[in-house]
Amino acid sequence: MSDELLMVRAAELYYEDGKTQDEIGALLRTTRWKVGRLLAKARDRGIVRIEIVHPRARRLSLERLLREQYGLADAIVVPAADDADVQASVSRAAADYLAALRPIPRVLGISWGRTLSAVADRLTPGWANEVRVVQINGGISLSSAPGAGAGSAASTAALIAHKAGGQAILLPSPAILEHAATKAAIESDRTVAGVLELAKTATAFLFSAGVADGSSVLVESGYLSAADVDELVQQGAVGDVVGRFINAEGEIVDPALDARTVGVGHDVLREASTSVLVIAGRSKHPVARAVVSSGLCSVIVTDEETARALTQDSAHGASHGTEQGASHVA
Amino acid sequence: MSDELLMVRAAELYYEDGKTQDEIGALLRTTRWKVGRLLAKARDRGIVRIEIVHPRARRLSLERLLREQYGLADAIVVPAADDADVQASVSRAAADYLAALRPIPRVLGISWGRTLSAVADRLTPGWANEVRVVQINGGISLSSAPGAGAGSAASTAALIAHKAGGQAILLPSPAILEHAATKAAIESDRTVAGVLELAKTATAFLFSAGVADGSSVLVESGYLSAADVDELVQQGAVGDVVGRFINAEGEIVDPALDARTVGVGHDVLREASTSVLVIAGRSKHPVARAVVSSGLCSVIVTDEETARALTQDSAHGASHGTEQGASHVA
DNA sequence: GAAATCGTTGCTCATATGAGCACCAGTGGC
DNA sequence: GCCACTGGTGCTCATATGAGCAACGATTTC
Repeated sequence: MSDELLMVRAAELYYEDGKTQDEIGALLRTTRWKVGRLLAKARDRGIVRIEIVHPRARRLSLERLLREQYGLADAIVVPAADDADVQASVSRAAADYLAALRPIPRVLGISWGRTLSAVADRLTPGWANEVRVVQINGGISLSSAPGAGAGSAASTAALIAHKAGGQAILLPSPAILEHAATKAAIESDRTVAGVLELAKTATAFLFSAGVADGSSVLVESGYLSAADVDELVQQGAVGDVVGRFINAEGEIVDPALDARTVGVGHDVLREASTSVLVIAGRSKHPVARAVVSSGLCSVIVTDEETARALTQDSAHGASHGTEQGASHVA
Repeated sequence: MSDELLMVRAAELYYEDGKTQDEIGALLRTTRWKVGRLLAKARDRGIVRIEIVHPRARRLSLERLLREQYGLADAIVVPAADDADVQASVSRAAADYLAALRPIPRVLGISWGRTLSAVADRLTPGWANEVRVVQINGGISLSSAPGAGAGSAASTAALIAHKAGGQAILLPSPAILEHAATKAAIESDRTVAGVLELAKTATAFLFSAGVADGSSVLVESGYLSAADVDELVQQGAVGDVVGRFINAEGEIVDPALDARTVGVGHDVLREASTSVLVIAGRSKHPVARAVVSSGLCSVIVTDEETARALTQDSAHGASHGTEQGASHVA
């Protein structure tokens, strides 16, 4: 009997029939040690597949790979849902993660957008006490577009703060201004400067990233035109983080535009000990890769498919050891 | 945390992360015993799914159920293949089973048809020594239809015998005759009678079953017209075994037709200690059920889907104990 | 209110299992 | 031919795990 077939028989008898390795050894005319090794080989060759089917399950092996490949402090990967509620699972996972985050942040910096709004919705009331939730990029002054509804910048921060019995500190400024001078002026204003100062002292950041295309909230909110975004893409933009557009290397694409953007800079996120990226969906794979490989986040919360894309693609700066993440079954 | 979620967490840490139950207990603030119970529950609730993916894998748990529900001596169930090669897997399994059959039959009775031909093809040369392979139902005289090719009745028996270095004994008679009198006459012929006598002494039988519709080999070979089959269906026929049509209860549908059919009767199969039914495909579920629940076979070789259909449907004579077939993982 | 019953919990103990190690057989270089 | 070497094999031993059991608490039943 071929070696592979032997593995199959052993696996059947062990996992399906509940026989002990010793019994299988007798049945297959070998020793129990050989059976043990056969089973081990069957497992990592993928002949035996062990899967945990549950919407709230996680993919610990992928998480480990992500941490190792990108030097992240933590990674949360939820299974790819059959339908399109990846967004829902991921934002719930992010809410769970935030609630379980220790030490509980006293000041939490957040961005805004569809994803953050979804996270806020799923947060358990009472997830923390006395947390000050600070907006880290502008976006409240322009009236929200019809589609945005209640999920706009201000209400996201307010909701998160409310559920923690804390206080929301909004950034009273547009996301992007028309002139760099105006931006400088508004940032020097006491109110805005104060908020930004506070934001920089945040003990944790929670943000998502946008795709550089017409679907961006920045376009939807009217800060940018579709043409603007097209040009950014020409320059290599893959998406935006807190309103600032980056290329695949995580670098600011258009310094001039960046100089008109209000909010904490990427350096703050890079230096923070806890900056959590929440990101889901196939369209966001390129941005996710840019963020994660340029060290913009220290924690990622994402879906299985994105995680696989990030780990399988070798086009990232493979500086960290890529140790075998062999899964093990007792 | 809900109980189910606790199971999920424990399963993740155990199966994905390779942690010990003790460690998980510490992590989840419980005892290792509770973790063990959580894992057990997760397994039989199907949250943890352990699957063996291999074309030659078997479904031991289903086999056990089949044996118990129908009082079979043995059952072989191969996984449902993604594509349409269920036929191929099942016939290979049947060939394997035949080769592994102990005691090695000295006289093997076989039927003929597409399935048996496929089994013969997959049999390993040298699977046995000195086996006499006897045809148990007629079918060599009419020239085979264009489609049947080399897989006709005679060549199947010859091939099986050849691969065992044995001898094929063909039944020199049509499958179905036009008049009962002719049938009686031919059966009393010394040659035919001798073969039938030998067939009755077979130590093992290997056969398949046909569906009662136009696709039947009996129609294809010209023994019956489509209209004949329609009428049989009217009378409750679900399919044929060795050329004899049965209803869902396994009873002969049309005694007059049966009296014109040459070959060993169903009583011989029922009384044989080893009569192996090889059957695959959704269209054959009804016949399979009829054969299996009426005791026409003592061993079944089939695909997962058919096995599930047989076990799940409660319309069979549930005389045998249906003990829990709980699968177990150490 | 008392009793009975059921499911849960933490335990003891026997056992199944994996890690680590010495050893052997085949294999290829010299 | 000789010798290092690799890959597999059977072993010992520490450990992880499940079966079984007694105690407990909750819920139902009278």
